[in-house]
Amino acid sequence: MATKPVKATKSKSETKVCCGTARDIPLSQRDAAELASVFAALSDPVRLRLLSIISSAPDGEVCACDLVTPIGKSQPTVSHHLKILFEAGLVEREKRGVWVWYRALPQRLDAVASRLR
Amino acid sequence: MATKPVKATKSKSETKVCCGTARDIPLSQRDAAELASVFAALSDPVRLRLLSIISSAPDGEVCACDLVTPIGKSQPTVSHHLKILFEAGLVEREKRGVWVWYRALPQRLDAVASRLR
DNA sequence: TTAGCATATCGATGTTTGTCGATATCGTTT
DNA sequence: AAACGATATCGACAAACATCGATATGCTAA
Repeated sequence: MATKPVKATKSKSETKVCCGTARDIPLSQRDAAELASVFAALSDPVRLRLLSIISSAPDGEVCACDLVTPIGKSQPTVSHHLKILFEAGLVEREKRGVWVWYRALPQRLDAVASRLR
Repeated sequence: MATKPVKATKSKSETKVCCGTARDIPLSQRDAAELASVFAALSDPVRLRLLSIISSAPDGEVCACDLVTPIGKSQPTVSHHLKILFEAGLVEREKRGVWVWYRALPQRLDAVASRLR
């Protein structure tokens, strides 16, 4: 254990503190686990590309059938990654006929981003 | 392949577009891989708690020796996670004597958060 | 009802990752 | 110099994960 030398330091109370965030107070184990699971969903290049393709779609939605080719992985693999994005609350899906349409849920990204502040 | 039915939709051009982000244009494979590696560093509960402890330290820095007990993992494990945070650019470290002091690099988190917009 | 296609699930496989004990490295202190 | 303490690295192991072929499910069209 280190005995920290006393040091002239700007008090944190000079800064306006509004709400508790990960930068002000340590995360509980529960919160950390929850946040980590969202980051895990974002920690794969294939999923990030899927998410960005869906997010940037002119109509706000993309058919799963149009995702396999640009991603360049097998259909089961793409399906697997879409499921992970879905379960992380990052996209929603709607089945219409044989096709499944995916839409991004930007609020979820906003919520995650705000937890980093 | 789905033939998308024509649909009345708000044109994206109505919305003010400033800079390219993951929500406007699909990520390149390179960008996706780079982003994913940062999220991978954030995708573990132990690392999130380490980062939040360091970020919320009153003096802005924490001795590695004071991280092992609150995390509740072995010293090699904590050291391993700190290394990953360091290599992801999320913390910096300074050796002073026998001790190593860690500081958070919030700009990095800001940069990551902005890529999600 | 049968054929065909889109999607999801299953099972297998190779790779990555978290964890820890043992040990090496490097300051400090006596 | 020798002993001690803080930290990093190593080696091993189990669990989690990405990937794909095969297959199941479910809708549509002929």
